[in-house]
Amino acid sequence: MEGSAVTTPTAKSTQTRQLLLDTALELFATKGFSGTTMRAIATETGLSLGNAYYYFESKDAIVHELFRNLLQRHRAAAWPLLVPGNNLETNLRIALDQALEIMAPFHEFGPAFIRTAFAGAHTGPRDVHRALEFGLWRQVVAASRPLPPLAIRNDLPELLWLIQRGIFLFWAYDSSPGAARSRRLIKNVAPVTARLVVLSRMPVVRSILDDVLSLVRTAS
Amino acid sequence: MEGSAVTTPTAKSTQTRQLLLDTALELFATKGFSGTTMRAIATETGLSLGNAYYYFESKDAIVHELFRNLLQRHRAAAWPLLVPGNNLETNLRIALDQALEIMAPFHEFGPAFIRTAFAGAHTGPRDVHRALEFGLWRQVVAASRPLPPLAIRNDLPELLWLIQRGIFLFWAYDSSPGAARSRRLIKNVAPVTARLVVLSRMPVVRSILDDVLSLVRTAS
DNA sequence: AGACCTTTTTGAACATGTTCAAAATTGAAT
DNA sequence: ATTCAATTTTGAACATGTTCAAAAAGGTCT
Repeated sequence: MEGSAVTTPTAKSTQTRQLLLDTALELFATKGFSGTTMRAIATETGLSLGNAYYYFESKDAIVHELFRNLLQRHRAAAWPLLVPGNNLETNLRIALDQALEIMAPFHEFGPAFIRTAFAGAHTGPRDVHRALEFGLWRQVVAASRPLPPLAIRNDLPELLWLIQRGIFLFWAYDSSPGAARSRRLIKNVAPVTARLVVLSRMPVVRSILDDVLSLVRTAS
Repeated sequence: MEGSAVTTPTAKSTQTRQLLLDTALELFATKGFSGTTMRAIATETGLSLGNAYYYFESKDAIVHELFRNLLQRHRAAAWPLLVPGNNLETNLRIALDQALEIMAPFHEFGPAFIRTAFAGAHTGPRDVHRALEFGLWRQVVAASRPLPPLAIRNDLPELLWLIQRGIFLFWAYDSSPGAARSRRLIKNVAPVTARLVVLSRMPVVRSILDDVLSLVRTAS
């Protein structure tokens, strides 16, 4: 078994798995989610249907990989655009817009992504996953001038991550043409967030943010 | 056609539809989501499979009805418990706890509920749907003493509704035994929210809440 | 009653995700 | 080289959501 943790670490079947994955992502990109059948993936790779299931326990599992792939692409696309000197609003806007840009061709996958992103069962070391998701938001903060108030600087990435989750959820079920509503939401979220960050210098606001963050951590 | 708006309003097929729905909900409650097959629903009702599809365009459509049913049950269960004189925290806690109580047997439906609750395509008049979802939260506010600050009294129901959506989403993907994590979250959310409401008297806090609310309305 | 249209019902098919026992292959140990 | 166990691959089946053309039932008008 491939998925089990105790059997074999890996053989040269890693290649087969990768091949399968590549054609799957290719098909997903060209034919969409429902347009891509497990049979098509297997056939296109030159394998039998059952064999595909030897490497991936379900179609959703492949979608999960696509999702992780997109997360990485998002990170790679947004990072270089976060030039230091931008204010937080600008950088936040850039990061969020890039997410939409990367995800756009896969809007049909929205609900499946939600399933895969929200369902527990984190594969692999939790820290790696965390770092992959948080890193970009840390960079958004770090590249912004003026730097956010000390009071919130450390927690801000987590807050931004939370905000982007909300937007992502909204996008996933946004049926407006071209995800126009999601784009509008982002346009409004960025300045509001920036303002909130400024206000975080005030003890009341800071205490509220503390409450919210500890709630989020309850749910981590 | 039944679903189309222009053909016939209704015939005495309403009865068949209701019969179908009743056995469906019954089966859902006893056999769960994946354990209930469209064939079973049809057979149990004494109809053919194809006929079930004459009345419901998909299995999800039936789940949608179950969801609306549960919303009503929640409302009916929570409303009488909201005795005036409770403070907001208590009433909020009651309403949220009841939601979990009602939904608990259908935890397996979580993702399907999300699909149905978040996907657009609101059937029927939008206001009715709105009222059904907002009413309870209006009552939570109205039954609480002291009454929340005027500054927020009108908007609070919408805020509470938003909070419960968040919790609901969390619950839907909460795989902890007995949804313990969701319960803990609720236990913490109630006091935090109450505190936030008190603080809403301060202009800074109020302005932040305004921002958040207008964001939500962007996304309505 | 007969003709005609609409609504309802059926039965059979289809598509696709998923499972599984058995065959083929591989790789090491003797 | 032979044997043996683990890994990989196959092919065929299954389950279930969904579709659809055609039959049956109802209702209305003449």
